[in-house]
Amino acid sequence: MCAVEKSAKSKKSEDTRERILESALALFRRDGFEQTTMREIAAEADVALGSAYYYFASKEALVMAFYERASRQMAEQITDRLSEAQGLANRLKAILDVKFEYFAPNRLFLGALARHAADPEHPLSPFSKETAHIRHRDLEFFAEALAGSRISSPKDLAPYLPNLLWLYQMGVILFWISDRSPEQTRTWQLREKSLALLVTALRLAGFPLLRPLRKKIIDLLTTFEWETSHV
Amino acid sequence: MCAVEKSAKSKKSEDTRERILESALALFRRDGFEQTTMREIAAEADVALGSAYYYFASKEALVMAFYERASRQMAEQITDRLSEAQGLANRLKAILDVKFEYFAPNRLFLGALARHAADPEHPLSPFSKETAHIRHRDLEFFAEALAGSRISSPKDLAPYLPNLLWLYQMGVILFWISDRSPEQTRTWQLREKSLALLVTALRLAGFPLLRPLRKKIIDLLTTFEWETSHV
DNA sequence: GTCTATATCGGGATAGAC
DNA sequence: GTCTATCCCGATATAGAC
Repeated sequence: MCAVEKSAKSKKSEDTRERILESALALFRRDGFEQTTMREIAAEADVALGSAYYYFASKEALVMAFYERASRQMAEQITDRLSEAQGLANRLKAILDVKFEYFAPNRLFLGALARHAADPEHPLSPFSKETAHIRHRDLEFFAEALAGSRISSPKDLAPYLPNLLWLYQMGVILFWISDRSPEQTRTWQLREKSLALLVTALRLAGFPLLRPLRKKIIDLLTTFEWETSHV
Repeated sequence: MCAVEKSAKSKKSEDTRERILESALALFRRDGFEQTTMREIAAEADVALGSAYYYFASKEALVMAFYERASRQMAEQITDRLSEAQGLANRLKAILDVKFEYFAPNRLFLGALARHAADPEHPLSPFSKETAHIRHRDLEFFAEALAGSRISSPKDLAPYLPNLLWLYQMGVILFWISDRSPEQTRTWQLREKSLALLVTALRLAGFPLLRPLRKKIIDLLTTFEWETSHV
C-alpha cells in the first residue's frame, strides 16, 4: 500500500480509462454516436463490456468526458489567441475559431449531442447543471473578450453582455453542426455577417433615440436567470 | 364489399387506432415519454404488442400523431380568435394562448419532445421535414396575424417577418416547456415583455437612422434557407 | 384487412462471481 | 477491477385466427 504501488495501480487504471475513451471517440467519429454500441467500444478497447461501464456509467458519460477534456484544452488556446486579437469582432472570432478547429474532426458526431441542446434537464445539454462549470469557464472568456476591446457598452446592458455573447456563439456553433452546405460556407457567412451586425448594434446601443428600445430589452433580460461569470 | 361493410370495418379500425393513441398519451402524461413502454401502451389499450406496432410504426409515431391532431384542432381555434383580436401584440398573443391552453395538460411530456428541438434531422423536431406541413400551417397564421394588424413594416424586412414570428413563438414555447418557476410566471413575463419589445422594434424598424442596422440584419437573414408560407 | 401470440434480435445497463 | 451472465425494452418477424 506504499505510494509507488498506489500510483502504479492508478496509472494502469488511468490507462484503461483513456483507452476506452479513445476507442469510443474513434468509433463515434467513424460511425456516429447512435450507431456505435458499447459492445463495440469495449471490444475496440480490449476490455469486457462490464469494464467499460465500470469506468463510464453510461454511453453519455463518454461524451461528457470528451467535453471536459475539450474545454480544458481549448481554454489554453483561447487564452493565447485572445492576447493577440484586437477589436471585439476579432476577439470573438478568435474564440469561435478555436472551437471550430478543435471540433471540426468531431462535427458529425457532435450532432448527436446537439440533439439535446434545447433540453436544459439533459446532462449533455450546454445549458444543463452538469455542464455548468464548462459554461462558466467559457463565460470568462467572453468577459475577457469584451474587456480587452474598445467597445463601450451602456452601463445597464453591460452585465448581460458576456452571457449574450455566450448565447450567440452557442447559436453559431449549433448552426455549424447542422450546416449541410458544402464546406459549411453558410456558417462562415453567418459568422462574418453576424459579427458585423453585433458590432454595429453595440455601437448604436447607447444612442439616445434607442433608449426606449434598450430599456425594453433590459427589462426582457431580467426575466431570465443568468449565471454570473466570476463577480 | 359494399360501402356499409367497408365503413363499418374502417370505423372499428379507426377506433382501435384511437384507443391506442389515447392510451399512449395518457401514459405519456402520467409517466413521461421515456418511462412509458410500448408493452404498457398495448396493455392499456387492450391490444397485443403487435397491434400497437401495426398502427404506429414506432413510439415516436405516436407523438407524431399527437402533433398532427393538435395542429388540426388548434388551427380552428386560432382562426376564430384571430378574427376577433386587434393589433399585432394581441393577435400574436391569441395564437400563443391557443397553444398554451391546448398543450398545458401535456406540458411535462412535451419536454421529451423538446429534447430534439435543436436537431433538424430528428423527425420530431419542429424544424424537421417530417413536421414541415405543420410548420407551414403555422406560418400562414403568422402571415395572417401580420396582415390584419396596423403595423407597417419596411419592404425589405416584410418577407421574413412571418418566419421570424414563427421562430419567436417557438422560442417562447420551448421556454415554457422548460420553465420550472411556479405557475410558469416566468413565461408570462417573457410573453408580455417580448411582445412589447417586438412591437417597439417593428415601429422603429423603418427609421432612417437605423437603416444601416436593418440592412445588416437583412443581409444576415439571407444566409438562412427560409420556407415560404404560401406565396 | 385486422389482430393475436410468440419468438427473436440488438443494445443499454446491471449484478454478482472471481 | 474485470469478466460473464442476465435483464429490460424497442423493434421486427412470423404464423395464423377471424
